[in-house]
Formats: sequence, structure tokens, C-alpha cells
Amino acid sequence: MRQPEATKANILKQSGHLFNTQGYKATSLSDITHATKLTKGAIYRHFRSKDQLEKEALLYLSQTMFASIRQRIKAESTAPGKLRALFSFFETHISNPPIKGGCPLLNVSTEADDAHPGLRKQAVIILNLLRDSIITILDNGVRYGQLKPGLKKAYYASVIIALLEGAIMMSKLRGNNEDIKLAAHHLGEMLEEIEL
Amino acid sequence: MRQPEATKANILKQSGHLFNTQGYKATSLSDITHATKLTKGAIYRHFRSKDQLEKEALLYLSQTMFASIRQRIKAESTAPGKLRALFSFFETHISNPPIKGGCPLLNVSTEADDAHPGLRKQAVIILNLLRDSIITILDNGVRYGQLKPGLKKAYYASVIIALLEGAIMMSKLRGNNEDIKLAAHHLGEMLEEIEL
DNA sequence: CGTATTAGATACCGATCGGTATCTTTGTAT
DNA sequence: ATACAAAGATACCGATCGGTATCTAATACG
Repeated sequence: MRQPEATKANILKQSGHLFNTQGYKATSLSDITHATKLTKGAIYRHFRSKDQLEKEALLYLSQTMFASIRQRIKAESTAPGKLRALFSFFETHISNPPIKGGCPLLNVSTEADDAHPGLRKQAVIILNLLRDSIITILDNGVRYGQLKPGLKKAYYASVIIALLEGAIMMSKLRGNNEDIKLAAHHLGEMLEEIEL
Repeated sequence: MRQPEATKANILKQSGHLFNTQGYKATSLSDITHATKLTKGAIYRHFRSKDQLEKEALLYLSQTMFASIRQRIKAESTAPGKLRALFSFFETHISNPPIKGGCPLLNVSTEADDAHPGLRKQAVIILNLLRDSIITILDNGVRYGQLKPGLKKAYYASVIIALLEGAIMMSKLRGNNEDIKLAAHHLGEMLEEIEL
């Protein structure tokens, strides 16, 4: 009962969780072999190097994250509703994350410096994707008369992401939901100011 | 011309910069010997283990950071002035950081998980220190009639830190000052709402 | 001066790192 | 049934990891 595609998917899932909790460089191949109950030979059949595995695992993490966000957002029909769903997603994110270790964007951002150009490049792509989807929501909100016309979309998108990510960092560090709740509350008030 | 104290200080400085840019676990002892132009024997004379060096280096980084912040804040006499100085400090922080690699709190926070309890504990201490100093500023602002009485200090402190740290993450990742500028602008507007 | 102390250098340790060559096993097509 | 291709296991590689025992050299003190 060999299923190479399922094996590869499992390697991505397990190593993704390890990378997201322990860090990319700090996670060794033997960590991954233990988690997947495979051997090095099996892993190197599916990925040409650890660097490549890191990249693909980050892609898996971000896609899982986005899928989870999209699911929550699609349930809402208006822009303010979608934004509130996004805030509440991050609010419950700490105690109930779709992937262990929390936001992969936040986790990879500090590690992906000049020494890890590939990872950094991909982290920027993820950030821009998140940014663009928020801008799209804002844009539609303006278009359908739910949000004030002429609002600075890039500005609000940047503030929303920064506040959520920073609050996740604080809440994770302090081990409670307090900071992320306060952040979500602040964003809720901010949203009211631009709502029609 | 042997100066063991200066040597130890230099080890902390050099290794601190390496930890802050490359990560703690990702920085090896040989990285540190190259940077300090010392040998392993010399380093292990001053620090009993790499873990201990990591802790002391993080302490050095946070102290350097706080000293730099305090210097900017002390120049202002009112609470709003001090807060604006804090915002502008973080705004110039990206292109002109007091220590390479940016905010040590942000950098250590993602790495300091359950596998690194000592580092995490210290990161929490740093976060609380920053939080407390902002709360003190807010408190004095209320006391001296510069800020609205009865404002939720813990709330504003949390939002300020989260937004700044999140924006630093974004700006560092994207390689420009845009996000941190927008964050500082938002905090400026927020400040106006609670100013008297 | 001589001597004790200590900063720092040298040389080594076992363990683990990422990676690879090779072998065995499994599924599939003929 | 048999041959072939691919999945995965085994065993190894040199390099590097954190750490230590030991040696040398510089300073402080008598």
C-alpha cells in the first residue's frame, strides 16, 4: 500500500509543523524522520535538499492558513462582515490555530534574513497575498457602499496586518489571549470609523 | 594588555549581533569565534555554556535597546511628547537600528518556544518592561492633565507595542519603511484622540 | 626577582549535521 | 510468471556541532 503522493503530503505536513514550532534551521532532518516515521532516503527521494523542503513546507503552511481564513471570510457577504471575520479568526488563532506554532508568516519573518534568501522571498509573497486580499475586501466595501469612499486602502491593510501579527507575537509570548483580544477590539473600533 | 571585562563585553556585543541577525540556535560557536577573533577556550572561560551566553547576550541586547529608547524619551517632558518620541524611534529604527537585526524582542519571540524556556522567560520580562514603561508614561500623562482621565492604559500599551512590532516585521520583510511609517501615523492619530 | 593566578590558545572528544551511494522491497505492466 | 521501475531502508561520508582537558603566556603580588 504505497502512496508516494500521500507520503510527500505527510512529509510536508509534519515538517511544516516542526518548522513552524521549532524554526527552520533548528529543525533537523532526524527530527523530520522521527515525526514522519520515514528514513532519510525516503525524504530525499521526494525533496532534493532540505532547503527545498523548507520552501515547499512554507508554501504548504501558508496555503493551509489562507484556506482556513478564506473559509471564515466567505461566510460573510459584506466587507465589514468579512473584516470582522478576519479579526475573529486571528483572535481564536492563538488557542485554536489551524497549524501548530501559530502564524507561519510571523514565524518565518524573523528567521528569513539575508542568509535565507529563498525563504524570505516566499515570505514576502505570502505577506503581499494577505495584503492584497484585505485591499480587495476594502475595495469591494467601497464599491458596494459599505465603507467610506476614498479611504486609504493600503494604509488600513498595513495597520490591520501589523496589529494582528504584533498581537499574536505578544499573546504567544505571554501565553494568553489578552493582547490579541485588545488588538481585535481596536480594529473593530477602527472599522466603525470607516463604515457607512 | 589583557582586559577580561572588555573581552567579555565584546563577546556579548558580537554574539548579540549574530544572535539578533541569524537567530540563536542558528548561530554557532565558530561564528562567534570568528566575529570576536577569539578561540573557543576563551569564550568558555567567560560563559559556562552557549545557553548561558545566549541569555546574557539577549540581556545585553535589550539593555542597549532600552537605553537607546530612554535617551529619546527623556528629552521630552510631556506624556504625548514621550509617546511621539517612542513612535519616531521605532520609525527610524529600521534604517538606523541601535543594534543590527532590529528589535531583539521580536526576533527572540518566535524562536523562544518550549524548546528554549530560558530565552522565553527573559523575552517575557523584556516585553513586560516595555509595557510597564508605556503604562507609566500614560499614567503620568493622566496625572498631569495631558491625557484624558480614565483611559485604559493596558489597552493602549498593548496596541502600541503590537502595532509597532508587527510593522517592524513587515517593513523588515519588505525592505522599506512604508509599513512602520503607516503604523506610526496611525498611532499619532490614536494619540490625538486621547490627548487633552 | 620569582611565583601564583588566570586569560586565552590548542587539540581533541563524541554526537549530530545535511547529503549520498547502494541495496531491498513493492507495485505494475507485459 | 517475469522483468522493470520506483519507493523506501540501510549504511556510510566529511563537516561541523557544543563542550572539555590541557597547555602557554600574560598579569598581579610577594
